Amino acid sequence: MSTVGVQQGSFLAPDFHLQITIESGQVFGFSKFKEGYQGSFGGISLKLWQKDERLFFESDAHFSPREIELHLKHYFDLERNLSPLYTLLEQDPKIPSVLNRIRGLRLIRQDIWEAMACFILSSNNNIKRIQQIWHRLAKALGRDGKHFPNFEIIADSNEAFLRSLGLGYRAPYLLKSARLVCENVDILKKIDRASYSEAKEILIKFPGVGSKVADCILLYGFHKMEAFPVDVWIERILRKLYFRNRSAKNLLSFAQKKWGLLGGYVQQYLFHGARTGILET
DNA sequence: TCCCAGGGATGAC
DNA sequence: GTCATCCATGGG
Repeated sequence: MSTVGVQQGSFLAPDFHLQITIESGQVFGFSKFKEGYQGSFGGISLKLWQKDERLFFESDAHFSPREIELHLKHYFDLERNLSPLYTLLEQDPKIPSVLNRIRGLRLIRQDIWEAMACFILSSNNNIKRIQQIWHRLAKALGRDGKHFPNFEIIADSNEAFLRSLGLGYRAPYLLKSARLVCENVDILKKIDRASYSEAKEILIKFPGVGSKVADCILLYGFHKMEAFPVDVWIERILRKLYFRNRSAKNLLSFAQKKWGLLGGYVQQYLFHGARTGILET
């Protein structure tokens, strides 16, 4: 069904916190709009806001409200029952109970290339600057100036131009990775089908993608739930909670053995808790 | 001014 | 295999 004009709608989204989910450092293209957010994914541009357990949307996309609702439920992983995660967090004596303040945080199924590009840009960078670069890239190269540019567009760009947008030393990494994807457009589907370990092996070969960035791409783009990105915040909070602040090697392996397929979610809760000060580090 | 940020590439050893 | 150093940029 194809419909034209502004589409509006709403639906119940229990155990979902829009603000925390968008501001938890996993996605960089949303901007605040009145009491909600403006963003884009899957080629759709839309506005989102939330009142109690109801999520509202407005979009000019050529989709019906029902289709947009299904897109949103998939994007925000709303079909998942979070009870096993909450039980796990509550029953771990090392995890402070204040972490239950961030109930409703969910992992997003981002556009895959966008996640890959953004986390190449994230290395030794901070979230506010990644957001600024996201919007500069969208304005300069993206469709309508408000969507993240696809890999073909970036591959046709050049290093000097990307540096002029503030990418710094990451400019050649993004450019080369975009060109590699262009030369092998099936590679992203291949990674999607592969196991976590096989997928990570492939991703690490891209310039600017190491172990941590690969885990971010696998978690936020490919939704592989055993991925566990270990950045400076996660290292600090894990060392404090489980290693008496002593140095600890191979925290990735530690986390994967401890939490398995819930690791991705545990990581997101610990990251947000640590970065916002809810968990003391 | 200095320090830090969702690290990776490189070279020394 | 591990480890130190360098890399651009802007906010605090």
